[in-house]
Amino acid sequence: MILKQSDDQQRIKVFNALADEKRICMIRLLFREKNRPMCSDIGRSLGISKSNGSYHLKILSDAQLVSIEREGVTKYVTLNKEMFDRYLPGFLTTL
Amino acid sequence: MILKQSDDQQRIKVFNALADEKRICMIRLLFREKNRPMCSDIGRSLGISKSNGSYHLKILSDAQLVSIEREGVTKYVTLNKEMFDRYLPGFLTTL
DNA sequence: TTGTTTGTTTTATAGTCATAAAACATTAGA
DNA sequence: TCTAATGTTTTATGACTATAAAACAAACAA
Repeated sequence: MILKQSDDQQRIKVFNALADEKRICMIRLLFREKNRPMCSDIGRSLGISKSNGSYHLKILSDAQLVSIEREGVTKYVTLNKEMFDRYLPGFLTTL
Repeated sequence: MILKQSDDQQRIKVFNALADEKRICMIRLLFREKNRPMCSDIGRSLGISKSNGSYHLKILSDAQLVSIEREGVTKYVTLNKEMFDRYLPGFLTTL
């Protein structure tokens, strides 16, 4: 699908979201994981604080690169592959 | 070609370079231009100052997204398509 | 009701980013 | 030598980013 300049704002959000080592690691982890991890799992895997993990996941969520499902107090995270296919085709396989 | 975590620093440079409206416009202009423009042409097309144009082109150059050839006092800019193919396959066609 | 787990928000801090304005530097023509 | 064109660097400024630490909040088990 061809994007236009009207998508530039979303495109910038996507690039901003991925212009950080921690968030790239989060995406890589989500890509390699078979089952969907919890928010705390992701932060723990990266060795960062809960509040820091929450901060970075919020940025990825705002950029629509991940989807989050809540079950009680727990939130499960999955990659939003359609967004990657649309804005960064082929990118995930380079991780 | 599959990239590894060792390429993460370069990957972050690439994403940082593209996480800005002005630099995305520069890349779009370079992609659509048949002949290679001068530094000043690019800045003028975007309506930004010479020093600002120099600043943004430096970031794109540092990220190896553009190649710059100097002829006397004039510098000509071209896209480094190999870098786009490696780090952002398919991205240029979405512009 | 209390305690635990999961997750978010707030505040403070240090560092980075994008721009303007001014100055600097190279090249080349007159 | 002087002027003009092209491009870079420096300084200052306001806005933004990433983190730590502390506090807050919802859900749920005991």
